[in-house]
Amino acid sequence: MAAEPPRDGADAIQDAWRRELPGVPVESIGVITRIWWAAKVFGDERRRLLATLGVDVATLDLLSTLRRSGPPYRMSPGELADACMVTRGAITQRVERGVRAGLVGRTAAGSGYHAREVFLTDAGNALLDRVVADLLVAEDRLVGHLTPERREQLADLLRELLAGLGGPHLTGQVGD
Amino acid sequence: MAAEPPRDGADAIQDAWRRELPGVPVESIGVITRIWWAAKVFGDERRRLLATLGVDVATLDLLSTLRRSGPPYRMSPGELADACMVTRGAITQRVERGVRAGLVGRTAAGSGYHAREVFLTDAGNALLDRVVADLLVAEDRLVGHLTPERREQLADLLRELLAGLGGPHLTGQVGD
DNA sequence: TAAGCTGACTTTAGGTCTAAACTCTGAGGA
DNA sequence: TCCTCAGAGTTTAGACCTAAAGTCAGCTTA
Repeated sequence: MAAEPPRDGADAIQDAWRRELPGVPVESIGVITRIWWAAKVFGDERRRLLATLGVDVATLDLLSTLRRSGPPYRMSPGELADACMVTRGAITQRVERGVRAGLVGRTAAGSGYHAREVFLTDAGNALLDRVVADLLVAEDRLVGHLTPERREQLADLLRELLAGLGGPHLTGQVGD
Repeated sequence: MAAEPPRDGADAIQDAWRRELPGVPVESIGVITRIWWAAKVFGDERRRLLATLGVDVATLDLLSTLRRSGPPYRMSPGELADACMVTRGAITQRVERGVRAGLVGRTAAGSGYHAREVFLTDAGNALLDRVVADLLVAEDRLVGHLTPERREQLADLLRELLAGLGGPHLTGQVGD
């Protein structure tokens, strides 16, 4: 048997709740708290990097989703809300900011709220070309300390976890 | 060899970027995007459950951190910021909300900004006793579809990931 | 012993999100 | 034809955060 891995903050939190509230099941902390922390680290890093490149995370998510959707690179607000996993109201606000920044356009087609579509402008596409490669390279470095086997094990376990959690990830069609 | 796991949304995103930006390294998506999504699902669930119990996530994080710290159950704003991994400004606001709700108190000791301490009131402790057990039971169910072995594998890989990312998790002393 | 630095905390401005209320169009029934 | 409703999008109120600027007491140093 290999040596036990060194204890970390999540182990300490488990112990603390065992002490303060004996009898409650604390095992989920080992997974959920660590996922929470990892997401925070990745999110903070991404926010900092993007700030130096002049974009914010929410806007890049919007532009990326449009770009990943492939031709004709147009989506309705509702489709965007599903793909980005935020509320429609959040999409309205993201699009509004994107329009102000000249990164996306909005067809006011159909005299109402129906059949509206959002699309990338040339500036939006240029920003993606400029930023996404840098971002993916930086994030590749962030997980670079894991061996490829470990990374794949982790990815597989996370896929299994998400499959069991339900939600839009199941479709295999997010952003597509 | 076992069959390949069914493809999910993260696989689709990898494919899409391979198509749109050939040559960029997309492997990190398999880990980072899935962690991001899992954190969002856990966070949304927690927010919904806590809303039905009359608390918000940030306030519960504050109270929990104080409770987990053990006797004498008092921490300075700076210690809270480190343990909760948010800025000091955020702690000021959390404590202010907590004081308004009667859940924590603040010693104005030392005529200045120094040597201030935050502590749980009886109402704060009662709220923790009422809420935390329910929350942990619910989150235990959320990850219940993974076998105990899978959960442990996942927890170990996440601990390794976090250890390599650096940050406060390394100390093993978060909230303690 | 008084000026100035330092570290800790608070305040403020701005950005982002959710949930719920609101607006608007088109379709279907009477 | 008119009413009503369902669906899609927008608006608004409120929560929460960060980053940067502001405040304050105690130490340092001459």
